[in-house]
Amino acid sequence: MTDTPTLLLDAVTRVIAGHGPSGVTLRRVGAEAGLSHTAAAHYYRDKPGLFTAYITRAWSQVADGVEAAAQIDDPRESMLAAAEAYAAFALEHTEAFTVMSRLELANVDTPDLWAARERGFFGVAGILERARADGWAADRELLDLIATCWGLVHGVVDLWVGGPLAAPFDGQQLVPTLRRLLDDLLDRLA
Amino acid sequence: MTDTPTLLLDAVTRVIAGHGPSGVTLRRVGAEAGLSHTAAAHYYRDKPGLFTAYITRAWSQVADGVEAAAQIDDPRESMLAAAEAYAAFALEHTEAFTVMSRLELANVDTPDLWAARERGFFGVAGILERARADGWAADRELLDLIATCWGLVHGVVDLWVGGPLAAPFDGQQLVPTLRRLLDDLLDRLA
DNA sequence: GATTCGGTCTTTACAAAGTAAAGTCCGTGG
DNA sequence: CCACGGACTTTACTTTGTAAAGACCGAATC
Repeated sequence: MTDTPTLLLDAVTRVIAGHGPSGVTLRRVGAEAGLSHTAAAHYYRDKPGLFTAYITRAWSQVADGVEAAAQIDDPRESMLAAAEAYAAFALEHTEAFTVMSRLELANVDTPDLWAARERGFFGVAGILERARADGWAADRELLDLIATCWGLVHGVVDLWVGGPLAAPFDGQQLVPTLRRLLDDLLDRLA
Repeated sequence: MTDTPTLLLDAVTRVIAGHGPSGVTLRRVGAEAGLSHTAAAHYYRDKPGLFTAYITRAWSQVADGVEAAAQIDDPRESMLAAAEAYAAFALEHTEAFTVMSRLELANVDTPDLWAARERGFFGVAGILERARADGWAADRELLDLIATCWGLVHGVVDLWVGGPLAAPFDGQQLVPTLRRLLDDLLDRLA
């Protein structure tokens, strides 16, 4: 038996899937969870508070994936695994992915949200820093490296999920394609 | 003297700047334009209709920039110019940039919106296709090339404007940095 | 065992906002 | 002079977010 707050966040997922992000209503979320329309407000204060919690959970899941990837010894495989985790999350939790970067829906000054986002970011930064320490692309600025690698990953995934790249490819191909592109990029950056 | 529909779209820009995208209200937009709260509905049917027009105009401006860049003969400079136009738009019209990818705010099935987005996309695709025809990176799949180049550009800009990269750099450095990164990428793709 | 207390969730109430419908004003063509 | 149509407003209704108070219930306390 899951607790009510989690139940409400899951209800948000289903509402987004059914009615889109702008179709999220405290009343709908309450009904979807089998509760009253003020239940979500009780736990999360208000609608932005609900979104904040939802987005924080999403980032947290992404950060978990990235940090797991950061455990891999070989920096190159580590980076590829992080990218794969990012893409997999976007495909598996499309509703969450389309909302988690929309910070205007949330209370930006929430420490938990910041922490979750930074955990994801520093995970990637750490992988690349370690790679540089290993001598790979050592002549490059760390921030340039981050921007190039993570920019490519985020950009491709974002264009794929709801962007103009959604048409030419289908979902199943995102992960292998991204791996191929990033692999190639890393080859050339070394 | 600009016409009323344009006046209303400009009002949207100011409202977003002042109250964020979720602060956009037909009533506020009307007041901002010195009109009643139903004026926007009169021209654009409803709120999604208003957003559709706003987002379409934004894409249209981006597409103009990309198509202008596509005029440049040298494919490499052409691509760099397109990226620069994209980044410049994001910096100059941040309100628009933060909203134009949020298609859930709009009526997705509007032909004008599709056309504007495709114009931007095909602009980039055309540049890279021409580059390949010139023998540059000719052994590569066109879609891979698009995904890599445009993924990098979109990813870096998106992470910069409101993303985790906003902190380490400031706005003024986005265009030169992006140019440097893309320039380097193009070097290595050739 | 009765009582208080804190937490969970609902009921009620109200203001803000989206939208439909009808109405007003006004320039243009016949 | 008058019908017509477009531009915009007024009015009215519904949905939604949010505040406030209350009902229910299990655990701690006397």
